[in-house]
Amino acid sequence: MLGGAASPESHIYRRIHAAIAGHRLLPGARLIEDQLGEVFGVSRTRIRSVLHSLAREKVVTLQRNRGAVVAYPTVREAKEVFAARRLIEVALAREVVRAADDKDVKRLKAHIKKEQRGERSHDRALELKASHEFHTLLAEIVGNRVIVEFLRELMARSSLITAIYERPDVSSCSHLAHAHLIQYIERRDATGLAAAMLQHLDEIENDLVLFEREDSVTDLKTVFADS
Amino acid sequence: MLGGAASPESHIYRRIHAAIAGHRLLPGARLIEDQLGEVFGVSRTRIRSVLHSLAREKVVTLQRNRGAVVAYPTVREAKEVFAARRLIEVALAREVVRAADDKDVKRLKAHIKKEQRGERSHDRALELKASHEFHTLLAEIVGNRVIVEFLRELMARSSLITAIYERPDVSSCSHLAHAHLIQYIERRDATGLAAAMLQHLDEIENDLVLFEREDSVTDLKTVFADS
DNA sequence: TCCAGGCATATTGTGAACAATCCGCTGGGC
DNA sequence: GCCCAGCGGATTGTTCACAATATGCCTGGA
Repeated sequence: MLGGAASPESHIYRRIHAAIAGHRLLPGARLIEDQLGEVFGVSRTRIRSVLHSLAREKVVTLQRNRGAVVAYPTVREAKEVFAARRLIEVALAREVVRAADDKDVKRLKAHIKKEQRGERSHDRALELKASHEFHTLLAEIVGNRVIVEFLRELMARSSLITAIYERPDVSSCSHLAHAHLIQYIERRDATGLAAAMLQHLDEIENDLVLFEREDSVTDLKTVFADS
Repeated sequence: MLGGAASPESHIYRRIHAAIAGHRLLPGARLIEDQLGEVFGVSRTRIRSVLHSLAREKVVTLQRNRGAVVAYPTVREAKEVFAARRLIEVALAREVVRAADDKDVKRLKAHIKKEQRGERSHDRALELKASHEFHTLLAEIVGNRVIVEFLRELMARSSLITAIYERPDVSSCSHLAHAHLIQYIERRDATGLAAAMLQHLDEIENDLVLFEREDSVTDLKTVFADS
């Protein structure tokens, strides 16, 4: 986000962002300025600024005169986010193979260990965080900060999506899939990694229940557009 | 961006964004809250909000207690933006061929005409706008709003980059390149379009002078990091 | 003439007060 | 018993005043 790490704004931003990404604040949860201001010991002005930042990343939704809520992505939006991830991450995969050196592979393997610890501890928030970090880590290996930012945003939105649409029974151990991906990097098999990444993303999406239920208030307009 | 089209914020946002994208406000130009507030007849609060939005998209830069300036992308950032464009737009090209119907092709051809008019009128701002719109139009054909947003952001940043680094002598007629791209869509040649898109983006980048000059204030820290 | 230090001005940062708005609730009418 | 209008609390929207900060100017001394 903006500014230096020292500003209180970015601290509050990170706290709220982490709470949402870690499913401690679920989609639809109201974010009341006064309450948050009290929690962080600042006035509403700061909180407003943070909420606007989060809104620009589609992590929260602002409704005029109705305040902020944790964003509740629609089914369509969820599909678009995953389509975007496929587009970007599959293309990125080829560049990862080109860019990764031994040190990067080591770092990725260390990260897998972190994911395993997260899973063993049954701390869902930690598990999610580690799993998502793996994907942004790949972007960081390529060294393109623009892509890193895009992916960070996509992962946050993915977190909201899984919070809503995750099938209750499945619990895919992402670290296994991730370990599998690393093998392609070690073998310098760009095409293989791209294919494996595509499959990995498809599996994640298939573990969701993306049926067209209702889609919040916005759709009222389109529903009654003809009448 | 956020909110409905009716809010005065989004109107101001669009005006400032257009001024920057159209090179009427050049990189480095100061954006003083009071002055903008007077121009648009609103108080500083609204302007602040808009400037923060623009900052998040890296179109303006906020410096603490120093205000906002139109962003001045570094050479490195410029290269990263173009690398991101290559990654996304080349991958997008394949999907465009899948998604485009006759109506889309017609719309693209109509747009080319608009680009030609822009060029003939020697209105640089209009020319730029039309040229950039072509690229976002491709994203719109695929129908993924996430990608459309990413591309819109990348095009705005590209506009800043050309404002700074454009080679003075060249004036590549982008509508010719764009007309060339359309042919691949008509032939349903996804691989051909992807290759042509890659070449097109390389040409654009090659018309820039991306040498490592100085890189603004931020680098002072790294420059004197050893002393 | 040159430089350091302090002062003035311009601009942003912050908070608090007031206005506008929304939503649930209540009470009267039927 | 049901429904609707209108009231009241809660929350956000907006403005304004003041504090904090940065920069350029200006003065005084060597």
